[in-house]
Amino acid sequence: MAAATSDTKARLLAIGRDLYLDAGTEGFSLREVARRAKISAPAVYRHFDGKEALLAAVCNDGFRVFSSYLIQALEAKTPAERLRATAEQYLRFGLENPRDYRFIFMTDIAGLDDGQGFKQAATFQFLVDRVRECVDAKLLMERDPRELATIIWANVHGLVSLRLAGHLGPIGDDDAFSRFYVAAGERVFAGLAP
Amino acid sequence: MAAATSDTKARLLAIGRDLYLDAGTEGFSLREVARRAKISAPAVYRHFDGKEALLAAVCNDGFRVFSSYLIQALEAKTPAERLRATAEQYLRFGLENPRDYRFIFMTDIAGLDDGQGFKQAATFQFLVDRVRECVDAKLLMERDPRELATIIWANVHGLVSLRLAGHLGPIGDDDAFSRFYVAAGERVFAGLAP
DNA sequence: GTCTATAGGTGGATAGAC
DNA sequence: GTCTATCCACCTATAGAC
Repeated sequence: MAAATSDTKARLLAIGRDLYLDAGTEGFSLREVARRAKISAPAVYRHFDGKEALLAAVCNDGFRVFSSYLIQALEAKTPAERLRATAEQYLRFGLENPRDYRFIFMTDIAGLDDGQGFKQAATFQFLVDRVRECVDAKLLMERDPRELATIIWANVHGLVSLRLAGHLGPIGDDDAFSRFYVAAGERVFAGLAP
Repeated sequence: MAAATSDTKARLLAIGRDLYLDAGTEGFSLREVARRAKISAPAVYRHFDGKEALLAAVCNDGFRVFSSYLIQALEAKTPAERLRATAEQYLRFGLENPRDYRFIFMTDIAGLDDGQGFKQAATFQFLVDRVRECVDAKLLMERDPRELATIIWANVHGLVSLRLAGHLGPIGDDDAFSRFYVAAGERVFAGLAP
């Protein structure tokens, strides 16, 4: 009972997350979080050191969710399928969590002192590992897997971020976009074949 | 003499642009523009309807500058060279005007009522035209030039935006990045060959 | 066209009572 | 842990004098 009674901290985190998803970095305010949580603004300071700390904590959630998408790609059976699944999970995350995506990949990471850099590196490493598997299986050209991974990442991120920024309007709905995304991935893959 | 005397409007625009480049959308304030211009805040209202109008005017400049980069790609002599030059100019613009780039391509366009959509479409059309030339010259596969252009755009935008967001740290300085950018472009081009 | 004065709003953060 | 009261900073925008 002791734990469940006063987990205001977790509640604030969830509410902060919603607010961040609603209003973005700009509209995020400690006072509004307090308002939605129906506590006073100063009370928040009992749980977080201030606005910055609260926002940083909220952002960690975004990375956690992203990782949960990626990790599912490991269920595929072959290197090629795992790479393909990774790309698909990346797309799914972007379409289903556009605001999180924006924050993680379309915001200048330098501003935050948090361990974001480390986490970003970890997710990139995941892609590098999938690429390396394919190189070892002679499915991709012999080249530094980090370079190949960067090219693939640029392609998938380019498509997703242009889509989210509204620059790919003519392509239509999410389904049409997904099909195009897969086709584009195959073209890039072809350009990187041995 | 009449025109040069009181072109405070143009001055405000230039100062607003600097502030926007310094502080981004978030830190942009009408008062700060007035302060830098050494006039009072209300005086700004003589020249612009308010903060929104001033910001919108400032943003138009970004598009104008971007166009001035692209247009230089037309000086190349062959379709292949023009396409390559377009990609290079795109990179140059991104590296030399990172904040403008962020605003134009990494911000959700839907928020602004301005004619941004039209201008964005025009710049995309420029790339489509360069791609079409290459398709006609049998340098790229027979396919809707808009689709090919989207894949190319995703690649160049993906690389530039990841770079600007600080996600490509290990690649090093601008020169190393530029070389990688060119190499990646060649790989994608290869994947789209006839 | 520019000013001062002012109204009315947002926000972050602290002090001290309970 | 939470509250109220408070301070201070910043902002947009308007009114009216010069």
